[in-house]
Amino acid sequence: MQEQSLQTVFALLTEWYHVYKRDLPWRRTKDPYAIWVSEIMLQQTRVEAVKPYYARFLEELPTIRHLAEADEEQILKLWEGLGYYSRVRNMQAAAKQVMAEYDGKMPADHKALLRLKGIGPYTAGAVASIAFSLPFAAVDGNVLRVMSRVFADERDIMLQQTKKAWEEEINDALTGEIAGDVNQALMELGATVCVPNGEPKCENCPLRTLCLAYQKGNPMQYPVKSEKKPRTKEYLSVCFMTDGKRIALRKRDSKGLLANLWELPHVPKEYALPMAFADWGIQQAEIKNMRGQKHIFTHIEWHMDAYFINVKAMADTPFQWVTIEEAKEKYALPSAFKKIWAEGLDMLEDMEYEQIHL
DNA sequence: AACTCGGGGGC
DNA sequence: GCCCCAGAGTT
Repeated sequence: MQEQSLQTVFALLTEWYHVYKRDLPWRRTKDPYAIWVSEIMLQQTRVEAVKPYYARFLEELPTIRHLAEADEEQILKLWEGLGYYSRVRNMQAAAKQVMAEYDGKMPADHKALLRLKGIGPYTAGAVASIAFSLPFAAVDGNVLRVMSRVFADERDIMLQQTKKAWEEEINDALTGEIAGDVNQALMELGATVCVPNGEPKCENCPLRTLCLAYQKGNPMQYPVKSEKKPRTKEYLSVCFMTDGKRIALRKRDSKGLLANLWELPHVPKEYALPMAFADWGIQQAEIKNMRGQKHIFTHIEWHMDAYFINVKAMADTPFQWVTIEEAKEKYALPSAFKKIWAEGLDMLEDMEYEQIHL
């Protein structure tokens, strides 16, 4: 791409952006911390999903110091349901870094930002350009899609060399003051006009006249992406286990999927339930069937059988027995278990009702 | 370079 | 179903 045409793209884009940009919460602040929080939340996550989390998070942890000093249980609870939980654990690690190395203030320095946990090329560019008006690219999926279409570029955007090439290209063309708006304009266009699924709205696009994919009449052919591998299936027997008042939760391992979150006890489906009970110290229990559930992760599918377990007698168990109120306040439960959780609460309520009217 | 790591909305 | 989303860390 010639330098010249990229400058033209930026000019058309920022002009359009000033008129059509959405009023988003994180566009109302200049606080680098708030902008940082928004960028972490927005990684691989849609704007509408982020909004309620963003407001609640900043309300409870309004400064970098609050984040650095918070309990991990609290930050995971604030992230509950948003996914990619290592984002918030890395952000807290970075907040501690900022407290120790930068006196609690986000460094206005691209290289320093890149050294913080959880801040990669995209987020470093976004914070540097939006919060500090520094001339750095912020290349995300939107930018890659827009660029691929405008220049009818056939390179596979799944390859990191393609992303890196665009970063360098855009970096070279950016100047200080406008970088934040250019980056946001590229993303805004990608999110609202040059959309990822379905027909792009080329009739509303400020780049229509110079877009090569539009000229060729095949914008949907871009960007070129290599295929991803299929998901593996896992089959589980999940237990909503109660003693009548409290419910058994189990803390997940500190590494891997859903690290450090809480879960309903479960075993692989081929593992017999009485065997699991023996392992767990459950000596006497009443078992009712619940609805099975399926949950899809990026690379795994969980096919879950579910059981309501009314425990009558038990020894020591490896579980945390919590009340419903405690669970709601303090324990981050992944979305994978939410339907079984809700049905379990209903059955628990019915059970209490029957006891009273016996 | 390939894998891992969530969840949900749109079609 | 399948797409992919304001990506980063690990191997």
